[in-house]
Amino acid sequence: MKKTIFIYGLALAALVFVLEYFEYRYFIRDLSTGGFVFIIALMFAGLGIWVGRKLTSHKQAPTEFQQNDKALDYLGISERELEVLQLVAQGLSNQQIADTIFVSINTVKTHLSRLYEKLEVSRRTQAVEKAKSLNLIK
Amino acid sequence: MKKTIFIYGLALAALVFVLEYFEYRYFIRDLSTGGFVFIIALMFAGLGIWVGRKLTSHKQAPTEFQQNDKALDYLGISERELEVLQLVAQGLSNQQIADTIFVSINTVKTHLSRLYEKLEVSRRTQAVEKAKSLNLIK
DNA sequence: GTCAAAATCATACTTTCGGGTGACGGATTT
DNA sequence: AAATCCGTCACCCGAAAGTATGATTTTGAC
Repeated sequence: MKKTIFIYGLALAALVFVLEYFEYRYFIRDLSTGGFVFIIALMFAGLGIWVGRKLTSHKQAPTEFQQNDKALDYLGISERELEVLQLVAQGLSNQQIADTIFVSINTVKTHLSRLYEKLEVSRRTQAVEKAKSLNLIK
Repeated sequence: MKKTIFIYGLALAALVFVLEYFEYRYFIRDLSTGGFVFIIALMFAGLGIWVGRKLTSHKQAPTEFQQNDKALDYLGISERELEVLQLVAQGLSNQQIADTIFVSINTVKTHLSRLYEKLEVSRRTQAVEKAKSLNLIK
């Protein structure tokens, strides 16, 4: 980024310099002032486009995950349910999830049942699928 | 895209026109020709940058999915197995998969068992998780 | 045409999941 | 105080998923 700006500055300075130099040597003789201005405008417009591309092309963010809180709220999914959902998405079994969050496997099942209702699915794979598409989980 | 180019062309033409107009009225009196050229250059450079951003900002590729054939090959996953895996990833049950690809549910189970071995997992959710991380499926 | 891999199907058995119901305590809202 | 929501847990039942083993057919490569 800084490098690009630096290069751009250099290029701009150099171009101005070159243009000023040629101005009094050749162009003034052969072209009208309007034509001269037009050429300069074109060159700098081109330069600007090039710089614009440089500035934006590398700017593509790694698409930071952003949780969809609105959807979460709209669906009425609680903290604990979301937690279980994330563990399901990691491929854990109900028993493993129970061990992870220190509750009984029955509790995990209850959370999941409610999740399935809220997400309108009937199996864990579908829940994960849907949750990801809604950006509920990453 | 076409619209942007059109707008750019209009803006450029307008700017040139305006500049030419003012050239003979004010600037020539107050500024040296070099200064005049510099201002024009700056304006068009800015315009160029703006256009450059417009041209590229909407160009962010949707990150086309590219299947990891090497991994697929390395793991020895067959066509049919991959097909089943994709359906699993969509949240289908074994029976639904069987109906989709017109085989018995037993066949689906067999394919899945082999997949689990090859992916070194023991449940479908883990298989999907791993397959996605390996870019085996989208 | 032989051979191996892939695909198919079956049967039997175990484990995991999901659905339904009910219950209890704590926190918040009404 | 009553109603609600959340988190917790239990029990039961049936469906789905996973494991194991064995067998037949297709297919592709050599």
